[in-house]
Amino acid sequence: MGKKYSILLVEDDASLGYLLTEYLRMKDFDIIWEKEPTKVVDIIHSNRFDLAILDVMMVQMDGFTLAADIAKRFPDLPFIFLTARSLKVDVLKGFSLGALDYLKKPIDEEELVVRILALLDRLKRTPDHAGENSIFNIGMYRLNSSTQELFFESEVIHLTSRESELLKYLASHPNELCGHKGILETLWGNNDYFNRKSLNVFVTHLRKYLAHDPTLRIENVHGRGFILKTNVVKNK
Amino acid sequence: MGKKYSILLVEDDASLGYLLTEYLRMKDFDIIWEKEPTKVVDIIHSNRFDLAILDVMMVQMDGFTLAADIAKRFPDLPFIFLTARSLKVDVLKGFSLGALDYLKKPIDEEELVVRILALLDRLKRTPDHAGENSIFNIGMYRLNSSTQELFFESEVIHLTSRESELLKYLASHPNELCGHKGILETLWGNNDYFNRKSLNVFVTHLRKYLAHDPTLRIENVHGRGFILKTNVVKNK
DNA sequence: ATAAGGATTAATGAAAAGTTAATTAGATGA
DNA sequence: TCATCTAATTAACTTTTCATTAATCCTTAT
Repeated sequence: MGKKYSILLVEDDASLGYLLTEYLRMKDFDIIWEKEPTKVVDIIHSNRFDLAILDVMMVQMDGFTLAADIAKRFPDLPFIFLTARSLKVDVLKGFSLGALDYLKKPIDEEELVVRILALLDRLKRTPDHAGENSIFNIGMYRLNSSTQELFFESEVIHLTSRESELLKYLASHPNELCGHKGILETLWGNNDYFNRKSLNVFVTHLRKYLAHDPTLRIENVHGRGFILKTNVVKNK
Repeated sequence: MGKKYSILLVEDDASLGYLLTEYLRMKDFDIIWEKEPTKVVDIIHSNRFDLAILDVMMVQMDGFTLAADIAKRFPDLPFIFLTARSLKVDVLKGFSLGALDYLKKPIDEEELVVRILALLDRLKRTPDHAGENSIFNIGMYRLNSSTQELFFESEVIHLTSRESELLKYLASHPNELCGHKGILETLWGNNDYFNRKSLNVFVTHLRKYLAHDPTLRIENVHGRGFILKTNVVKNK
């Protein structure tokens, strides 16, 4: 089964909120409807969303203010506006805050859905929280990323945290290109000359550890990144 | 200063076309305005665009038909519709063809610009993750453009980035003329004497790699560009 | 016939990657 | 506080990779 998209709807109007929630749920979205804009930050903190839909005119709080706050705290969460205010200046303001779309009421539900899908399909968000598994089978090795131990036959190799994180990252995408950029931004937080050098050092470490299994290689793709090559079938 | 976005506007209405062209040009887009929908494919072949804006109602050709053709031939070129027809069924049809937005006339120029920028900025930061569109069947070969590997029977040929990109480009338009201009602007970013020389070198490389399959040829069209000729049936 | 475009092979140089070792920083414990 | 230990970073250096440029020969169009 394909993974559902999860959406946060912030809408203080009871009837419109109910209508949209039901419709989107019927269209197979995971949807959480929040009536109180003040609670939104907490909600986002404790859930993962692919998209937020914000009403612009709410009693408790201005949707623009809320959006600015969300954009600052959760820069990776895309959002769109849904509004009765269709003044041109508002549309421009909405986009300038980073919105990906600005829909005017009355909204057609079907159009809303196709717009959402057009957005999200393009974004191709891969939920990182999906596989929070900590055991990886890597060729003849086995990695426990929570204890940072790498097992080979009866031997156990204690990895440092960087080594373990990097191997976990590579093993999460076996036989696929893992770009420098992605690795560095995920594990190091930023991508500069020195961190890239560091990455090379850790690749050398891992290659040394993995040398016992000749079917296993960490290949470099010049100027792009690394690939953990393995013939081994995946076990679920 | 950042690179300009280049946009193809397909609009057969003279006054609206002129208006938009001037406005977008003023807003620092590179823009080509094409009045004849039948010429669009050729234009795209010999230029590089970040986005196409299509009018839905044109005399010579239906914008939807054109969009379907573009989407098939140039799956990497994003497009949006611009239209007077705001029937709901048309909006849905537009998105189902893969459009990223569907704007209703009368269009506000400022809103058009912010919507374009929201789209393009978003696309730019979408990482080209090891995706579905990275596998190409080329005669008896198979290209994985993400890992830059070219497979022939049991053999694996490791391609360089340029080789892989060029082959991907050609394979995306099999049996069609790929103009120098389009290739160079897409892969090299600009089109000068030396880059054209470079292109020749890489064509030689690819010909060498592809020599095992005699039904496969990279042909030159004197003064125009190259065609990857292949008889092989497409696979779904 | 000749000029322009194209094909091919080889040389060059800059950037990237690999490796080992030194240094720094942080933690731990006497 | 100081010595010790550990791990990440930085440094120093070598090797490899690859796009570009050059050089030369071949093809096409007029």
